[in-house]
Amino acid sequence: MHITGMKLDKADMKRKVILRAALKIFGEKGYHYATLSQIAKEAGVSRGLIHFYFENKLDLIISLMLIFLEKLNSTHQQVLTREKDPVKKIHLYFKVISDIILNDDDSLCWGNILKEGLPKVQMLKSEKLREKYERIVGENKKLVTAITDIIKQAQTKGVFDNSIPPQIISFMFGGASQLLYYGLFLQRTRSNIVTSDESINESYIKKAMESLINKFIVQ
Amino acid sequence: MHITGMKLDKADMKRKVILRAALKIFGEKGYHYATLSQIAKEAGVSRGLIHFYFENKLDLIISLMLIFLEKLNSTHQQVLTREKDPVKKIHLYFKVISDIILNDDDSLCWGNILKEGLPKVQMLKSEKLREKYERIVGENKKLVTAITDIIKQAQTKGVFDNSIPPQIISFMFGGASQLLYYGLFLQRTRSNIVTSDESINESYIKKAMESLINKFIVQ
Amino acid sequence: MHITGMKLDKADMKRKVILRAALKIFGEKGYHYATLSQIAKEAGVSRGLIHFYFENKLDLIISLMLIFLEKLNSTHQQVLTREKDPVKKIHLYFKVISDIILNDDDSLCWGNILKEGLPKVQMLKSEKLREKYERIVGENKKLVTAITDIIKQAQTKGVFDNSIPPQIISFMFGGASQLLYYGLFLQRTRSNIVTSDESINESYIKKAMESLINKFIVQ
Amino acid sequence: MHITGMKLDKADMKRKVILRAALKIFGEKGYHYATLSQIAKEAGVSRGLIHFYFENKLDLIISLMLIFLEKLNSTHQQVLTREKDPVKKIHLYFKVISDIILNDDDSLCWGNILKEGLPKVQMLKSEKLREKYERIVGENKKLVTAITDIIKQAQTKGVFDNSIPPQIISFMFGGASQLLYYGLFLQRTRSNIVTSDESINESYIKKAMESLINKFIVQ
DNA sequence: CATGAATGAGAGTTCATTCAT
DNA sequence: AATGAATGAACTCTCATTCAT
Repeated sequence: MHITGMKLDKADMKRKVILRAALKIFGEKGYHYATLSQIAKEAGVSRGLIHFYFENKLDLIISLMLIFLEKLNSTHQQVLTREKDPVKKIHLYFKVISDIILNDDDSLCWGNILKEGLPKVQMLKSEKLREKYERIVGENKKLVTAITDIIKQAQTKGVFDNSIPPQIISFMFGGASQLLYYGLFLQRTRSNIVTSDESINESYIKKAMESLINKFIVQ
Repeated sequence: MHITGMKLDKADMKRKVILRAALKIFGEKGYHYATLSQIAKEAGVSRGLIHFYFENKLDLIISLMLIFLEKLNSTHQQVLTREKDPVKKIHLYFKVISDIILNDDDSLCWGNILKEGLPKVQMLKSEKLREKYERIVGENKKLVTAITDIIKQAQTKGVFDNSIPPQIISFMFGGASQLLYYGLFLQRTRSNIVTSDESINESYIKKAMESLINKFIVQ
Repeated sequence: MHITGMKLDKADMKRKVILRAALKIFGEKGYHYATLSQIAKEAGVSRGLIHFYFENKLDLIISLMLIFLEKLNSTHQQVLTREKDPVKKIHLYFKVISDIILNDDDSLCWGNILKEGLPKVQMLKSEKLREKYERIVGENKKLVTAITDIIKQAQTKGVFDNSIPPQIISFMFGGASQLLYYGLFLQRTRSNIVTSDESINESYIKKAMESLINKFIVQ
Repeated sequence: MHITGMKLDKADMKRKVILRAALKIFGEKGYHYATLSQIAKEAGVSRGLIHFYFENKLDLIISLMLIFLEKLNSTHQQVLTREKDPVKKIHLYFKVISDIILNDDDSLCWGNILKEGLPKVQMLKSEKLREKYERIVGENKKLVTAITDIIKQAQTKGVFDNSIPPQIISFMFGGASQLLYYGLFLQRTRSNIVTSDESINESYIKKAMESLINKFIVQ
């Protein structure tokens, strides 16, 4: 996934370079162990320039989250409107996420960005970042609502287990996929304490998520 | 869950007081935003005393993890050996976790401790913390292996879906429960961006996990 | 002696200002009683800037030592190659040291820097300071070897007492001059316990060192 | 040299044990890098007990200095009064020092104690240590005066070089012996940057000091 | 646009010292 | 006489952030 797919003037290019560097460093070291110096070095720019394009360190991860969430939601919107069957929609919803997250190695970082970034959203005090805050909250709500609504539809149609509230189901699906991607990330990046004999891999994850969803289908 | 259930002399009491304060502050603010000053204040002791009982800040979260993991594994061992049916064992495994995590309000912090602490385990360099490192890795492996093995048993017996590798299933179950508890935690502590109309609650979570597991049963 | 006699751009100027402040504070209070705050205040800069130019506190005294030793050795090299008579060389060797140490009031601090700094050299662990470590060891060896070699020459030529190993002689000469300069330093800076009626002064010191050396001449 | 040769009750024994531990640790690590914990451990007592017998950390090194200086002066007094020839007296003066300092391995630490301790004497503020302060200053003055006076005598008698003030000569002799003992200390304790091919040893040092003194004799 | 020197608040940590037992 | 838990002042060092150039 590209950080931006829009037309880029030179300034936007620099912004993009910094964001990609931030994605990598945040992903590798985690938000707090990542320093702006490292990001600047990775991006090949000076520390000062980061603050020209971004309010502060928080703004960097917030901006990354926003890019990811907007990309996700817009893709969802495009894809999901073309499909009418609610169960197929559920499959599509997670397939879109898979496709984006498993795209390339760096992309696995996106999961971490979200995991680390979300709890930080409420720290946004600066007036200037208020707008981004609103957008993130909105996008996140959109993402959660989307899947919850589809599940609700499927339940209403009688084709999906309706003994569990749709939001709970969406949390289960979300949690399952999150940990699978995180396991894959750890396996790829760090010699890890979670390792095991049978390693997790992409095709297993996709297949597993499909199986999981299918189990909620009611014949 | 109590931080220690052993007989306590006065020195152990203070250790416990500090650990409980650390659990709360780490849980509320996250490891990096928590300061030793805050923990000392919460515990009602001086900053220096923390370093009398603990090597450093990392030692605090590491010690908390160890307590949690050891409690979890020892309870699992007690409970699981009494049950022979593998499917019931799987249910028991997650019930034990539920019971411990949902015990009291502070207990919800445990999930966060683990989430934040595990990636830090590999940072342990100090010779003095090496031993704790080994124990954590061991306990974690034990925890993961336990559920994976039970699932494998159930699959071998032909009573559990064997189209998915047992480790992948354990990751799905683990991820699902993790996110549910985290959602509950956020709901209780912070005015949150993940909130929604239908709130998550304890009984829903337990019921949901049971349903989830049952869906993998093969008749 | 100036801390650097090279052409200075603005950045080097600040480095020099900090080093001069460090020289003064270290000299006055000793390494351990000197704080970075005091040095920063003396230099008129912030505490942080010291760490911009120097790795850490140790790097400050190490850098000072290096400047002093390099200055000493380079001056020795210039001066000593022009003189062929070994006895005159010995005189010159100590005259160079005198000239540098007695140059101005602050210069007396150099003796202290060396006295305190040398035992700290072996503490250098940081990879970044490794290079400085090598250079210091090299310069120090050069300094000691230089005088030992000249004495050896003089002994071989039969003009200098050869009943004592050259290194022992160089230690005696070195020790004698060290204590004389240290006495002068104490006299000038601190109300002292070593003071006496007859005070030490510069001309006495130079004359004394010359006499001392001459006593080892064999006619 | 024993820290005290007096009759010892049990309390004095503990004091002695602590002082000997302090001597070793101060000698090995230097005053600032030595911690009271290490000294307590070496002495086999608790940290608290050190403060029962000694005012504070400074008191420890001060007490060691006092023991050393008193021992030195009393031995000097005994030995020097028996000798009438001033030149022989000068030899005796340094022989006494040699005998005490080279006595055993730990004894080499005494030199360091003095080197580190003397600049600290003037820090003595506490009323309780005032008396020790006066005694140290007195003993130190006695030590310096003793040799200066003997040299003066020798000069007056016309048997010793009188072109240099006696105090300067005493500084030269003192400095020379100090550096020789320090070189020996470094050689024995630390892998050092001052090392050289020909190692310093005790008999060389004694012989060298004798030669040095003899060179000032006027026939 | 871009730099990097400069700032300073705040963190973790050490350790001499005190004091109840 | 002896302990060691408890304190807190003071230190070094990090690093996001600012700003003159």
